[in-house]
Amino acid sequence: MSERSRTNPRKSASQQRSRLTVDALLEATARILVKEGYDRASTNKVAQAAGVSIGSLYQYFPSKEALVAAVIDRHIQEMMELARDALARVRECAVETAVRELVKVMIDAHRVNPKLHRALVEQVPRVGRLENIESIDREVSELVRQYLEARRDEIGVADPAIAAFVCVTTVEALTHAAVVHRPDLLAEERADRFVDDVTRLLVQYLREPQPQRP
Amino acid sequence: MSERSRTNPRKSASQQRSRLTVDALLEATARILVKEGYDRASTNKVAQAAGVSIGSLYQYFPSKEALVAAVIDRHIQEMMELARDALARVRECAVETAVRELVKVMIDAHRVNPKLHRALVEQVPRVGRLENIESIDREVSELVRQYLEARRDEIGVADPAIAAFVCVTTVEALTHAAVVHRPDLLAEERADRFVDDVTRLLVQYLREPQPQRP
DNA sequence: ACATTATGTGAGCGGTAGCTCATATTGTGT
DNA sequence: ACACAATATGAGCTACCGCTCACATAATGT
Repeated sequence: MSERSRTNPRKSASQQRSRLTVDALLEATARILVKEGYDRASTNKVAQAAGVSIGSLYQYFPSKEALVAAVIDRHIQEMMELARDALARVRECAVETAVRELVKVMIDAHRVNPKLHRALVEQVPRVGRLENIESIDREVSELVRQYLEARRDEIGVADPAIAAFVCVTTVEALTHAAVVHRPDLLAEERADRFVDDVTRLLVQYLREPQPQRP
Repeated sequence: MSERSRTNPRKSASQQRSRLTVDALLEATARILVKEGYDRASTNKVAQAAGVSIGSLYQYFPSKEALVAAVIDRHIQEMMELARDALARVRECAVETAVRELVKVMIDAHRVNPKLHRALVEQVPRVGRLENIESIDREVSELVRQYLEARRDEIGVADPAIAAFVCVTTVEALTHAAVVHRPDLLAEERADRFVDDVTRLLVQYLREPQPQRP
């Protein structure tokens, strides 16, 4: 076993209990960010809330920033998974179907952990390693651009890059604002209308540009 | 003069030099927020940069939060002035003219002090008195809703409140993102196309809903 | 069973943050 | 000229922050 163990990476970089420690720390960080905000989320408090010593915290995270960055990464992963899946699913669909599906998915993505999402967006300063919250947009923009380019005949916008930017920024802003600030718009009965509106907004934009009237 | 001075508010709540002190503090705070971020903007540093003693700072602002809130208020006032003026100006205009004008104005508003705007949005935690950055949207939404309601015959959306929310959120997000993250889209020659795109996006949305094709 | 490594502990260090207060300086009305 | 209010000063207090380190305990390989 000696030779194989040297060539192969170790089965797990850590024993099980260390994974538990890390998990507890991430959960506690998220909880405290939501409940108390970034400023008041001291490392000592996080460690205590996680039921872990402050020393252990610094064994896995070299700084407070790294700790919060890990929480952000994890949260982004969860949201991106939904988005990536959806984008793959609609690659062959017509524009309207695709847009509607993506709008729905983005709403769901913002509902994965809306309180944490809000805390991350509103509390955590976008500096250094912490500016990744916006990296979603960049990756999604690229995927959407590819989709639009493949369907160039079906859409009427001159520059797919601008169109992708417009679509992604708009959907992100509307779904975020709706989930965070206007949950009433997403209540059972009204939700469909909201999705319809956003879908129409984008589909009409993507179709032929309406000729200027004299 | 004794009687009049008791009934009327004092001509100025402060002597001139105190106004200068307050101004210096606000300017310094803005400068440091931009250059160093919220975390590193300590009250001592702000006072020093303003050329004012720390004691004076606390004579006018009871806390760091209040100081930053004052900077936010002042910045919002500057942006809102543009927006309010524009809304008043286009109240009687047709939808397309109005939307185009408002898009332009929102770009200008974000250009009033883009670095400060970015710092306020990205660095300052939205807690307590500090959550006012978003109050712009609320006031503007209401004004837009009124406009849309007055032109109900010209537009095809069922719920003016939803439409106002969609329009305001979209314009704010697109202009903000463009100014802050994609200044290339606003370069001399391309800017018009961007304005056209955003205008078209909204105007088509506001017009008659396109009947579903079978 | 034992040596070795992985993991966990928490008292406490250096530093800085926000903020106070006793005192000094400047402006104002008479 | 003088009294009194308005304004300005900055040394220094408390509190907590992020973080380290010398040591203890648990798991692993042989």
